[in-house]
Amino acid sequence: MNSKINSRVRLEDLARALKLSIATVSRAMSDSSRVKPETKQRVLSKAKQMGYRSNQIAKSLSSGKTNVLGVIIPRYDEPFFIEVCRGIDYYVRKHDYRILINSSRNSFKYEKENVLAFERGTVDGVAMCFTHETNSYEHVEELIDRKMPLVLFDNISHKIDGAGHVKIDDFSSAVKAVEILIKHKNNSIGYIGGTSKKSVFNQRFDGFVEAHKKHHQSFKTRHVLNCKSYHQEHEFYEVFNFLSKLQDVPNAFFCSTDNYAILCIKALTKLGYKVPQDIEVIGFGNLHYSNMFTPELTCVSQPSFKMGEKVAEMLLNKIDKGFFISNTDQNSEIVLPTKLVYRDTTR
Amino acid sequence: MNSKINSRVRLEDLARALKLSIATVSRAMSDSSRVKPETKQRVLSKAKQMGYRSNQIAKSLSSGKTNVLGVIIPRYDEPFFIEVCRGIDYYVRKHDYRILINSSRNSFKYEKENVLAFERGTVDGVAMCFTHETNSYEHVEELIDRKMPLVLFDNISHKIDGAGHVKIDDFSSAVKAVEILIKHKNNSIGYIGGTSKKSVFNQRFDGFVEAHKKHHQSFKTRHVLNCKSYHQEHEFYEVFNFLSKLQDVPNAFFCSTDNYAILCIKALTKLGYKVPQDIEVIGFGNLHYSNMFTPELTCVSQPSFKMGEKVAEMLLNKIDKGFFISNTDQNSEIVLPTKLVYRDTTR
DNA sequence: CTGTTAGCGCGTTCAG
DNA sequence: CTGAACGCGCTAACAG
Repeated sequence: MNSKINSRVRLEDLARALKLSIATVSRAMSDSSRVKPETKQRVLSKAKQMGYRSNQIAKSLSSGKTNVLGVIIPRYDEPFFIEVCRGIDYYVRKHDYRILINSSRNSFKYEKENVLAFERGTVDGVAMCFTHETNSYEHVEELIDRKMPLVLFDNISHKIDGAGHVKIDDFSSAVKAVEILIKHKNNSIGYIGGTSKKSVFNQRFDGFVEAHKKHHQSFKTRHVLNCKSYHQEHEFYEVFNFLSKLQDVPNAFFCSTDNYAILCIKALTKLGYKVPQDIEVIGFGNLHYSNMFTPELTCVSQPSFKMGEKVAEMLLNKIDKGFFISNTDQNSEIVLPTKLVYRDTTR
Repeated sequence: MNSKINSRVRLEDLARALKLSIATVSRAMSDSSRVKPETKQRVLSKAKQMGYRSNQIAKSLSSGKTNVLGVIIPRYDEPFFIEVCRGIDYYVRKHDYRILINSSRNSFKYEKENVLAFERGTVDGVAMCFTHETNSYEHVEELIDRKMPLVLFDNISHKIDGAGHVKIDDFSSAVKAVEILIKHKNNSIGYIGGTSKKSVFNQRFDGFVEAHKKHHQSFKTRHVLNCKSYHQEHEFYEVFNFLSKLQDVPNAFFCSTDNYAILCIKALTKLGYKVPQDIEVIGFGNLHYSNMFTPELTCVSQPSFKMGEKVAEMLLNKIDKGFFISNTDQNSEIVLPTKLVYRDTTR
């Protein structure tokens, strides 16, 4: 047996030292009004003196609450997800919760494992974003069957009954961005985005299409790239190859992430084009580093931190108010506004 | 396909359904050799049928192990720390552990709170990096007194008895980097770094000084900037102001992070200098995005992911082998090698 | 206001 | 190979 178990100070030890019952000590520690101020003080000072730390595991088993939220993100190394986590963390700490982040490493298999892990009672609720591979939803439906409060965010292809949803309007945001490029008299606009398996990318692409339709303008499918790579370097070569093979490079590009926009600009620069003089570029996301580049990136600003806060708020509400909030409930879906940030890659 | 699960299925429920004792079911679930293969099968299939999920909290209370490691980082929004976390996560998952990340938000106060939270029995060990504010160590010493396995990484000002240490040689790495700049015949080299309260920055600055000493070259203190800001934009203005006020801009800069190097390049560009033609710049870190910039950044490459793996390995060892590993033990300190990555901001 | 008692769900003796 | 009983540390219901 572990020696640290033996050396730990427990309520019982305090009780014995103070000649009180465990219950009274317990109540004193949780500042119950049902205990005399004087004994409360005695308990507290004794606890301090003996270096008492409550055992959160025992508390959780007894109370049925862990005060931990599980967060499942597709990957760690995408600043957007970290921003969302920051937002969640920021919000929940004010309510004495902590977060346990699990990465799915872009794999549906790991996503399912992560969900499973959270069915083992270590968390009071789950916030998650689907990977691009995710195309069946039994795992989250099961989570809901098990009455686990669940809030989905960002990459939502279709709604899940009983879960909360927090997202931005990818479609409209993309329409607005592309409209800017159209209004700037660009008669040939390209699209660079990520895998077409990811619904946010599809929605942004649909917005790209819609903006053209709306303004009776056309685009060439050869000006459209859906990257398949997942590593910075590969991605760059994919973008660079795509651009270098084009006979007729468009006057402007709409990119489905800031990352692609930056790679696009780098490739264009390498090919001798000047941004924005020759070619305009708009990104999507507004990451922390998107204004560190020269030229600074014009992009759709996505409220990542805020999204995290909203996810947290919705999740804590679900936990508080009893788990069942109908999916027809107003509160089950939040669509956050985006805005265009004009910087130096547009004219 | 499972019918709705109204309340959690416990070992007891399985036991009753199978007309077995809880103990037997428990043994079957943990694949004990002390149970007949046949009943083991019966139990497993019944468990599956009834949708049984073991209660990790109850397991932890009973066994004294949580299979969770606590990780304390100064902040989320610094890719270096996320990389370290990825490394830790990657390693520990292979050993059926998970990580609980807490951010100190660059504040000693929060750091202490985080340490305190981990004294409540929710984790089996702690990995942590000090904030720049941290200048007293009672909190971690207490953690060690409580026999909590502890491994420190990155920003280590002095060793803590009983803790593991994983770091790079900031001093030597800086010396080497600055020597490159000296060998390139730059007779005037500047330094841009972060707060002088952070020991890694001090060590890198000391390396800067040492390189000069070694090569009998001098530098001007007015060419040294220790940034005080903590937000990208403020930092940029601080760097820009610093540079724009200089009468005699150095021929080269050594920066204590990639981030400062990038801001430095951006500011220099804005001021009309060309990098690396007019001025060379070397960064420190080798973040994912440091090769996305144009020109690509030359820098000291720090093995962040690897550092995480080493931290995890050391921590799991401490947990396994009983907590006490003397600090004079070879295994209590690991210094990881760095290397210089030559890209486009040096000639 | 305080104490007694009974769980929370699981592991783990100790018997058989 | 299986079962009964106890304990992990704490909360909560019920008394007084």
